[in-house]
Formats: sequence, structure tokens, C-alpha cells
Amino acid sequence: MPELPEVETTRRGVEPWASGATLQAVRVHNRALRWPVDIPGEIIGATINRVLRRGKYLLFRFDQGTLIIHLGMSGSLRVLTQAHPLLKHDHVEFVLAASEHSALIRFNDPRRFGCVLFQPGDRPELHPLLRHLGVEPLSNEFSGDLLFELSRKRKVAVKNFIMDAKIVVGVGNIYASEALFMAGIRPTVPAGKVTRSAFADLAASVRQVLSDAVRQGGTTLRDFVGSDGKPGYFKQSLRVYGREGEPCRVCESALKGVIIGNRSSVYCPICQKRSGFRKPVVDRQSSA
DNA sequence: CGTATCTCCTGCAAGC
DNA sequence: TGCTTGCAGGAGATAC
Repeated sequence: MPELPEVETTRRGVEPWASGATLQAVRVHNRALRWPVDIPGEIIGATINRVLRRGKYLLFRFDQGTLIIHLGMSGSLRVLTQAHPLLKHDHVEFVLAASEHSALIRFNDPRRFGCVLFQPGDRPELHPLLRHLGVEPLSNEFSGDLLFELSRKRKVAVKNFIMDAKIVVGVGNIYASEALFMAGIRPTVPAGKVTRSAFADLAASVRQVLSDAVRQGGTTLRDFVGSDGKPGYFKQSLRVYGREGEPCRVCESALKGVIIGNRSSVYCPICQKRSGFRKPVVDRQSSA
């Protein structure tokens, strides 16, 4: 499930091939993604200046505008340098040409929750999908204090709160569950009840779990592959996600499953009791 | 504005 | 074996 680490892994894989290359051609095999694929003719033959990421969105910058790609929950971009049969859910192909190397980028998305859209001009952040996004969790703007200020009087569960892209981007079910475990916070606690010090630990845990996952190429549960077609290796590091009923890796009690905001969640009933001051479960200095 | 619920889609696993 | 059912989930849409 592409969350920030998987999207960043994809960006890093694609960027060396795409940056500075010209977009020779685009082949759309299925326009019916979450929204109809929108690729204007004006970028055919144009140069890709950079490949950036904003939250879970990949941004291909051209002089003419920005191609905005979201991987949904089952999407992937693969870089191919030699002939390879078209797979069932390969919906869009980007033919790239550069002086040193040429490549084909294929967008595959079985569940078709992803999108390929275009924002003209040089302000991609003004696109309706991007303009209300919150801070980047790996930036300096992200902090426990920010979470604390934005959450006062909020009744939503703290887990939903940190998965809200208007607050902070890139944190989905997997990493929200993991970060809450590391910080020792009960995911069901109303966000407005979480103390400043607990949020400080949560922000640090979010940062830690995301950067660890990026380092390991993301988490592959079923669908996700990096641009080289290889899975990510963070699954083996998961402490709670997908481990309902299994023993907690810290205290060995059975992990508990609960539905929060229509999403399955797993937490340790012993280690995660906290909304206020208490020692975090995982020492972030020595984890990783 | 905040909150909860519904929705899109396909593949896989579980149950019968 | 082969069916049906339920679940996975990012995030916009919708209702209140």
C-alpha cells in the first residue's frame, strides 16, 4: 500500500531515468482510473525537469506544467529498459528518451484507485488535490507542537488525526499504527485529549518509522514493488500492523484488533495506554 | 467547520 | 473443486 515511504522509493527509482529526459510518447491503455487519465498533448516531446514528491503524490515537472501521479493503494511505476510483455493492469506507458539512456515507465494499478492528472503552469501546489495538504512529516515544519495545536478540541481518534492529509501527509494505516505503538499511545484516544509531550513522542515516532521504511525500500504486503520491480523490506520490521492476536514484541501480550473510522487497527492493550505523560514503548535511539 | 459514513476497484483468502 | 463473501484501503463525496 503506497504510503510516503513507498512513494518516495518509487520517486528515487524513477528520478534518474526521468529527470532531464524528453517524453517521447504516452500510451494510455485504460483511461478509467480514479479520474480519467489527463495528459495534454503539449507535453509530448517536452523535457522532464525534475521528479518531486508531495505527500503521496509524485510530481513530474515540465516547463509547461506538472504531471501529478498518485499510486492509489495498489499502484506502481516500473522502469523498463528492455522489451517486457504488457501486464494486465498496465494502464499508462511513458516513453522516455535521454542522451545517455532511454526507458519506458509503466503505471500498473490493479484496483485503479490511482490517478494521472496534469496541472498547467509552475504551481502544482495549487491543484485542487494538493492545495489543502498538510505538512511533510520529514520536514522541519512537522512537530509535536504543531500536532498539539491543530488537535485541540478535535474528537477524532488520534489515529485518524495523524492519517488526515490535511494535518500531515503520507501517513497511512500501516505507519500510523506503527508510530502510535512506538509512542505508547492508544490509537482510539480523541486527538484533543493527547498531551503535548505525548504528541512530541508521536511526531518523533512518525519521523522515525517513515525514514526507517524509506531506508528499507518501503513495505510490501501484496502489491507494492519499487520501480525496479523489487518489493520493499519493511514488512519484517512491523511491530503491530497485520499482527492482531500475535504477541507484542515488547510485552508479549496478545495484540488487539479494533475498527477505528472504518479502518482496521491493531495495538498492544498493555503498552499503548497512553494519552498523556508516560514513557514511550520503543526507545527511538536504539531502534532501527 | 467537524464528524461519520459511503464509495470507487480488484485480488486474494476464508468459508461452505 | 468452485462458488460466495468479506476484506484490504487513500481520500474525495456526501450527509448531517
